[in-house]
Amino acid sequence: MRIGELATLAGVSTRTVRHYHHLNLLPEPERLANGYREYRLRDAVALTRVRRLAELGMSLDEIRDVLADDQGRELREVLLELDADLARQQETIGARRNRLAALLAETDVHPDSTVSPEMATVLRDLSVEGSKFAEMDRELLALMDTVADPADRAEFIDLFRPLTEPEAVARGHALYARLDELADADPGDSRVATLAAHLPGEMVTAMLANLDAAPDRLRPPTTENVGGGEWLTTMYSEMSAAQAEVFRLVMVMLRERG
Amino acid sequence: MRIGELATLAGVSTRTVRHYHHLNLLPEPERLANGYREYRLRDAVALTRVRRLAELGMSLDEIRDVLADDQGRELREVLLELDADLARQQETIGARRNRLAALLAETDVHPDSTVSPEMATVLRDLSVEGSKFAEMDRELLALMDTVADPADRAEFIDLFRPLTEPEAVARGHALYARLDELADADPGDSRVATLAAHLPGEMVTAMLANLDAAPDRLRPPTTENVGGGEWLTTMYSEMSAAQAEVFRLVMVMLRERG
DNA sequence: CTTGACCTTGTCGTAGCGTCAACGTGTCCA
DNA sequence: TGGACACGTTGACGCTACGACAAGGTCAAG
Repeated sequence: MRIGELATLAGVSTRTVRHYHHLNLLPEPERLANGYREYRLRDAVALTRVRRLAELGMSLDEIRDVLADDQGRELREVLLELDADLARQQETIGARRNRLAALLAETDVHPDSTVSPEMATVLRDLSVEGSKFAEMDRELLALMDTVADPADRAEFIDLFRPLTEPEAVARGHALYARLDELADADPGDSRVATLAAHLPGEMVTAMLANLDAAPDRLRPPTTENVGGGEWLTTMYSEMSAAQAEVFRLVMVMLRERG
Repeated sequence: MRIGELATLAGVSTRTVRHYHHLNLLPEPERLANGYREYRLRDAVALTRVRRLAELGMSLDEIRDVLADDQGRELREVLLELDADLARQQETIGARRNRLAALLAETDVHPDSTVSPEMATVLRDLSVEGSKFAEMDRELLALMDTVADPADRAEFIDLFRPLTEPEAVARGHALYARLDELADADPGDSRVATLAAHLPGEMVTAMLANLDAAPDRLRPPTTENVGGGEWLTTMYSEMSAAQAEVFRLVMVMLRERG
C-alpha cells in the first residue's frame, strides 16, 4: 500500500498521515527504491486505531501517551476523563443556546440586541431621542449590564427599574435637555449651580442611593466607593467641563448631607 | 481609561484588547502624550459587544462582518445559523459520548478496545492463539470494522458472524494451522494445491460469497470487484509467496465455477 | 534613586492539519 | 518518444485566538 491508498482507506488525507508520522503517532514504514512509503496491514490498523480515539475528541498527544502506556486501565481513566470533558462541553453549549434563544426572542421585539433582554426592556422604556447626554447614559447602562455578573443581572437591573416609570421618564427628559444645554458651556455658567441644586431632589439621588445601598457584587468592577463618586470617573471623561462640574457639585452636596 | 482598566472592566486580558485592535474589531483610540491608549465609554461598550458575541461562539471574523453590516436581520440570520451549528455540535458530542459509553462498557469485559463493541465480540469468539495467520485475519477484521460506515456496522458484522459458530471455529483452527505451515514454503509446494482445492468447500467460500452479495456500502472503500479478489491485495503483501498462491488458486477455481 | 506596576511594540508558540512550492516518479496515449 | 497527468517526496507558511515572553518606556510611591 502507498500513502494515498492508506489515507483513503482510513478516510483521512495524506497530509494527516505524514503529520502522524511527524508526531511519532504512526511508525514510519519501509521505503521502496524510489523513496515511496510502503505500508502494510498493521499500519492501517494502527492508523484507524488513532483515528478512532481522535474522533472521540482526544488530543493527539493524549493518544500517543495512551498507545504508549498501551492497553489497560490507563485507557479507561483517560476515557472517563474525556467523557467528563465532553459533558462539560455539552453544558456550555447548552448555556450558549439558552442565551441565544433569549437573545433571539428579544430581537424579535426590538433589534437592539447586544445587551441582555432585561436591560433591553429598560433601555427601550428609557429611550430619549435626540439627547447626546441620554445616549451616554444608555451606553453606560449597556456597559454596566454586560459587565455585571449574569447570575445577579435581574437584581442588578431592578436598581434602575425606577427610572422607567412614566413620571420619571418625563422628568428625565427635562433633565437631559438641561444637561445637553451645558455641552458647550463654561464650568462657571450660572445654569451649572442651578441644575446641581436641583438634581439631588430628583431621581438621580434615588438611583445613587440605590447603588450605594446595593451589595458590592451588584456593582461594576471599577465601582469602588460609590458615594464618593469614583465610579463616575469613566463617565466624566465623556462630559463637557460644565457637565462634569454639575455632578461634582451634586456629589459635594450629597456628602454634606451625609 | 487606560488599557488595563478597560480590560478588567470587560473581563479580558490587555493582550485580547490589543488583538482586537489588530483585527480592526475595535477602533484604535487616541493616544496620550506618552503613547498610552486612552479609552472612552464607547470603546468599553464596543468591546463588551464583541465579547458578548464571542462568548456565544462566533468567530472574530464573523463578529466583524456582523458589526460592519451593522444592525438588523443580518444579525438574526447569523444567530440562527449559529444556533443550528451549536445544535450540530451537541449532537456530535452526544454521539461521541454514546460511543464512549459503549466502549467503556466493553472494556469492562474485555480490555481489547479500539474496535467497535460488536466486532470485539466477534474477535473474542474467533480468538485463535498462536497462529500468525489468524492474527493477520484479526487485524484485517479490525481494520474493516473501523473503516466501515458506523451506521451499517451491525449489518456489516453479521457478514462475519457465521465464522464464530463453534464448528466453524474448529475448522478454522485446522485451516490456520495448515496456512501457518506454508509461511516459509515454496509456492510450488505440494501442500499449496491440496489446501487450495480444499478451501472452496470451507466457510471461506461462504464468507467471500457473503461479501460478494453484500451491498456496496458494506464493503471497505478499496474493495472493488470482490469476486475478482482485488480486495485481498492488501492482505497479499503480508503473506508468504506460498500462502498467496493458495488464495490465487482459490480465486481461479471460484471464477471457473462461475 | 530604586522599586513596582503599569504601558509600548514585536515575536514565537499553540493544534491539527490545509495549502502551496518545487521537485521526482510512473503510466498512458498519440 | 514525448508530453500529459496522477501520484509521491520534503519543506515552509497559514489558520484561531490569543498566552507568554522580550526589551524596553512611564509614572507614582517609599
